[in-house]
Amino acid sequence: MGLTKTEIFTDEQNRLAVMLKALAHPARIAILQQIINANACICGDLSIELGLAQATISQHLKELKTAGLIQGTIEGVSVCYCIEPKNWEMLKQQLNSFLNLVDVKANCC
Amino acid sequence: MGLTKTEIFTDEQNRLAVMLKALAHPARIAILQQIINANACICGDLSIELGLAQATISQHLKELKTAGLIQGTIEGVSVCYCIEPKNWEMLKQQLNSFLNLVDVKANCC
DNA sequence: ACTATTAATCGTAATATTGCGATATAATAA
DNA sequence: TTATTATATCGCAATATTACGATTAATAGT
Repeated sequence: MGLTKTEIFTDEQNRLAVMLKALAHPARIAILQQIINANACICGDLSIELGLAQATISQHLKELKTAGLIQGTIEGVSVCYCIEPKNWEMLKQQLNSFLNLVDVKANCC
Repeated sequence: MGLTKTEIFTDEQNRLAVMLKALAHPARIAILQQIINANACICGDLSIELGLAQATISQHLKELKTAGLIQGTIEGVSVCYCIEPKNWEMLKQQLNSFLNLVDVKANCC
């Protein structure tokens, strides 16, 4: 096979998985941290600062954008990327309610 | 290529990415939810409840275990899986401090 | 010892991801 | 118009992931 059976899971499970997948790469975590610190939100700058080829960074940015975690604004020749606040907040909430399901003291085994 | 360049990222970025990768699949999210609700922490039960083959569930459980998110205790013929509280708490903290970096009102573009 | 029962592992096919060089596209500047 | 600059996309090779049937291993019950 090699294809996730999304149809047997709930929309919420699938949505959360998509967001987490976008986060689940050190390069994309690093990109987001850079964007948040606002030292660099331009593809070329990120490429230099992280030490990955421009094409690679562009691809990671696309994935983050597709997942809805960032948005891009055209600024002349370059594009300024920043966090998409609504979805970021949504992810935060969904993740929190998921992670807080665990009752640390009551473990089954 | 096809190989993540882990050496150019920090240990923290890599560790977080590994944990998130383990979470980033609807089947594994579903498995964790089932384990947390304690209706089923046995591989066979999960297989029936989720509608995935036993081999598939076992593989997902292994990934969750390797990432440190769950632990397994042998109980006769079967194995009882439950959340690994320490790492779960660690993930919660690391994710929180990462997600809270964003200042919603101050966006760069 | 024999037989269920349960889980792990092996092997395999289909597909996805990662990274990069090369090229294409789009917008400003001269 | 022609360069220049910045980003996106294409095409590729190497590797990883996903799912499952079949097999193996380990324990429990008879």
